[in-house]
Order: sequence, then structure tokens, then C-alpha cells
Amino acid sequence: MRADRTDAIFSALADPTRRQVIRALSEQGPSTATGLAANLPVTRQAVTKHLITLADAGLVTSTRRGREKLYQISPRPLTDAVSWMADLGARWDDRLAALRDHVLTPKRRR
Amino acid sequence: MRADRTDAIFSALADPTRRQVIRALSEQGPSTATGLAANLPVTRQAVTKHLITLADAGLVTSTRRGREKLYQISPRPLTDAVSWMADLGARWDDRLAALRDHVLTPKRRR
DNA sequence: TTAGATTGCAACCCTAGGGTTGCACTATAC
DNA sequence: GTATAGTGCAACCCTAGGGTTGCAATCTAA
Repeated sequence: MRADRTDAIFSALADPTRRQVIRALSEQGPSTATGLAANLPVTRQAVTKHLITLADAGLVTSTRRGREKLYQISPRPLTDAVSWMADLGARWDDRLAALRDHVLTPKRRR
Repeated sequence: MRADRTDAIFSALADPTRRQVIRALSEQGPSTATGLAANLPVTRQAVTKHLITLADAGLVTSTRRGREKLYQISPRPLTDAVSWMADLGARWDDRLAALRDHVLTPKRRR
């Protein structure tokens, strides 16, 4: 059972600022906490906390480079959340059923 | 922009008890708050609060029947959340890209 | 070596919200 | 009618967690 995993992912995604962080990382590519905070209405420390939360959920990974720490997205855990929702909605919505089938098919590459 | 909508959906999905409620509704069909609470480790009032939150997010709907109030799932808003995640992950994961394409295609029926 | 930049850590504030109890209200059943 | 099962509402408790400030530690560049 990976209920805790699903927990972490949905909790991580629940916060608007955190979704902004993810979006920013998605658009700008790997960035530091300081760099992200420059474009957000919160302090660097707040961003750092969010990045830690996201890392705990497996949604971002970090690599050191000299004195700075680069964060980048790791979207694979999203598949868990998607499949949770798709599995749920499959009984009512045909499109979601199709999504679930896609999620459950084995990876094609990577 | 329907950022508030996405907010409500992710927040609603963030709580484990709330996901249990959704699961229960999904498996047992329409139920009352009292009925749901019988199978959950929280009181009826807690379940009622969760149902209100879910209703605000559009994830459940309710209908009166005599003295009882029946709740049932309305999974369509899930599509919003799925497309948010799929759009995000599409740049890294081929499967998620395929999902996004499915989400964005117009409905076939209903 | 020294100044500036960047991260890390700790303490703290404050609100949101998940949970409870208690009671009033309403509808069904007898 | 009266008892019972269900809902609705309000007050309250308490923790989680999002945000801040402040400072130490570390690395780079001049």
C-alpha cells in the first residue's frame, strides 16, 4: 500500500504557492530557491520549505553545483495521482476511462 | 482563469479522509453523511464538513430524499486536475503527453 | 584575505481547518 | 400523539503548516 505516497503527492499539490513553484520550474528549467523566490511573492525560506515538501513527495530533485543548489522537476510521481483520479472517475466519464488505460499501460521507453 | 477552481479541487483531494469519502461513495454509490460515517473513523459532523468541501469543489452533488440527504460523486471536475498535471508532466513523460491529448479532445458523448 | 552571495537552521507568529460535543429542528414510524 | 432517526448549526479545541525574521556557515570572486 502506498497510501502515504498518494498522500504526499496530493498534499504537495494542494498548496497554490507550491503549484506556482512547480510551474516556474517547469517553464524556466532547473533553478535555485533564491532564483525562484525572485519571481514569487514569498521569501526564499518559504520557497525552500516548499521545495523540501516537493522533494519529499518525489516531485522535485536537487543537485549541488558549487555553492548553489539546483532544483528540477521529476514528474513521474504525478502518474500515481493521475491514476488515482482516473481510476475513480472511470465509472462515470469515458475520457477518464481512456486515461486510466493509458496510465496502466507499461512504459514505452525511457 | 479558473485557478480558484483548481485550488478547490486539489485542496479537496489533499485530505486522506476526504479521499476515503470519495472512495466510499464511488464503491457504495449514493450515501448519506450518517451512512458514510458508520464506516469511517470520524463522526458524522466531520463527514458532513468533508462533503460540503467536496461539494464546493464540485466533486459531489446532493439530493434530498425525505429526511435524508443523499450524496453522490460528480467526477467531471477531476478532468481539470488531471489536465493540470498532464500538461505539466507532458514535457518529461511520454505517457502523460498522451494523457493530455486525451483530456483535451472534446467529449464524445454525455 | 576580504567582501558579497547563497544556503541552512532555528525560533517564532498566526491562521486554516480537521475534529469534537451539544443542541435545535425536521421528518418518518409506530 | 410520541419516539426515533436523520440533518443542520454553532461553539470550541488543537495541531499542522505556511510565512516570517535573524543569524551562522559556506562558497565564490575580487
